Amino acid sequence: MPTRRSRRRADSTRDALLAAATDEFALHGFAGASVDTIARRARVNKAMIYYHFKSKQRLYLEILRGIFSSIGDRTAEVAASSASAPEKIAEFARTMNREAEARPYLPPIMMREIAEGARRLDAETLRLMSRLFFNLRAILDQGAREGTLRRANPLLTYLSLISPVFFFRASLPIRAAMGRHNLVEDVKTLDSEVFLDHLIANLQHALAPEAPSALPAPSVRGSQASRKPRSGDPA
Amino acid sequence: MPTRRSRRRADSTRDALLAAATDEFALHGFAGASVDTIARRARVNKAMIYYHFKSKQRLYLEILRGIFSSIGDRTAEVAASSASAPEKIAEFARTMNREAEARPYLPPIMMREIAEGARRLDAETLRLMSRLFFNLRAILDQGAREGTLRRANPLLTYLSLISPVFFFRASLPIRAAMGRHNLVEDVKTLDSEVFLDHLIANLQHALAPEAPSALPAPSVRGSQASRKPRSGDPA
DNA sequence: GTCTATATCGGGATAGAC
DNA sequence: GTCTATCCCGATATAGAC
Repeated sequence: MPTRRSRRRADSTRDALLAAATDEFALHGFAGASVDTIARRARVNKAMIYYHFKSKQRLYLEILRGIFSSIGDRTAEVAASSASAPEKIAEFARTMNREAEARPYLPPIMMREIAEGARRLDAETLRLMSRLFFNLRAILDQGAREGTLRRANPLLTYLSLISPVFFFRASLPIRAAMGRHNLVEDVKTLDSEVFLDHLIANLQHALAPEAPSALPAPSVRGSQASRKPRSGDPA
Repeated sequence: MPTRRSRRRADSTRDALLAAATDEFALHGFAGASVDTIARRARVNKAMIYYHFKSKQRLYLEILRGIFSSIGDRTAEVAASSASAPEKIAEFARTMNREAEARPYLPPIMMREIAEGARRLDAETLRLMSRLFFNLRAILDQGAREGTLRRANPLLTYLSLISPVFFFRASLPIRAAMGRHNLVEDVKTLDSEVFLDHLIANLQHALAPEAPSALPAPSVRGSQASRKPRSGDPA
C-alpha cells in the first residue's frame, strides 16, 4: 500500500498520462499515437506508462472506459429523470452534444473506434458503450407506454441521434481545411446551436405519436397498398 | 515509355496494390496499415509500392482520390438529372448508400479521415471531397428556385444526409460485436432498406416547403422495389 | 514511484542487380 | 518492372538502479 504522499504523486502522474494520452489518441488514433510522445506531453518518464498501465493497449482501454462510463451515467440520469419522453429525447441529444463539446477528444475517438469495428475493445468496454443505447431505449419504452412517442426501432433512433452529433463535431477540422482552401466558403455559417435545434426538431417530429388527423403528412407518397410493416418501422 | 506487355504487367501489379492497400487502410487506418502486409496481400514485391507510388502516403492519397472522384461523379449525375429537387434528394441519399454498400472499405475510411481532420489530405483530394457537398447544394438551390424545397442550410442538410449513411454502415461491426456479447440483442432487426427509407423520409420532411397546401408532392421515383411508402413518414 | 539505459522488433524506404 | 538485401529509425516494452 503506497503512502499518502507517494500515492498523490502517483495519481498526479497517472492523471497527467491519462490526459496526455487522451489527446494523443484523439489526434492520431491508437496506432498513430506514440508512447514517447504521450510521456513527453505528460512531462513524465515513459516507463511510468508501463508502471501504471502495463501497456499502451490497456492505457487506451482505461481511457475509453472512463469516457463511456461517464457518458453512460449522464444519459442514465436523463433517462431516469421525471420529464416526459419527448423532452427526454431532446435532453438526450443535448447531453450528447454537451459531452462532445466539453470533450473535444470524444468525437474523433468515437469515429475511429467505430471504424475499427471494436477489434480491440474488451467486453467491459463494449458493455459501457452499449449503456448509451439502453438508456435511449428506456426513453423510447417510456414514450410508448405513455403514448407520447410513436413506437420506433430503437437502434434506428439511436443512430439518427448520435451520428449527426458526432459527425458534426468531428468534421469541424476537415470543414475548416476546406474553408482554408476556399472550397467551402460557408464553414462558419452553421453553429452548434442551430444544428442541435434542427436535429432535435427532426427527431421529435419523427417520433411524434401518429396523430390521426393533425399532420400535414409530409411529402413522400406511393401506393400505400404495398406497404407492409417492417421491423424498423417508423423512426 | 513502357512496352505494351510490360505496361500491362505494371498495371496489374499496380491495381493489385491499390486493391490490397484499400482493404488494409480500411481495416487498420493509415498509420495502422503496414506496407509489408499490403505487398503480401497483393502478392507483389514490397519495392513495387515505392516504384509505383513513391511512398505509403502517396499510395493512400491515390486511393482517396479514386474513391471521391468516383462518388463525386455519381452525385454530379444525380444533381444534373432532370428530376425534381425532392427526388434528387432521395436519389442522392440512395447513391451514397449504394456506394457505401458496394464499397465496404468506404465507410471506415471516411470515418477515419474525418477523425484525422484532413491532416494528411492535399488540396486536390480536399477538392474532390468537397464536390459531394457542392452537388447536394446544387440540388438545394434548384429546390429553392422551383419552390419545391424550403431554404435550408446546405451544410446542415449535407451532414444530416451523409452522417447517418456512413455511421450506419461503419458501425455494423461494432454492433455485431455487441450482439456477440449479448449486449444488444436486436442488431439484425435493422436492415439497410428500412434505414434508408426512413432517412429519406426524414430529409424530405425537413426540407418540405413551408407552403402548407399544394405541393407537387415529391413522389420518390420508384425503381419499384426501392420505394416503400410509410405511414406518417415524417422526420 | 521514478529514472536511465537498453533490448528487440517492425516500420518505411532505398540501392542496385537483373 | 521486378526482386533481394539492407539501411535506419522509431516503435513498444523491460531491467534494474535509486
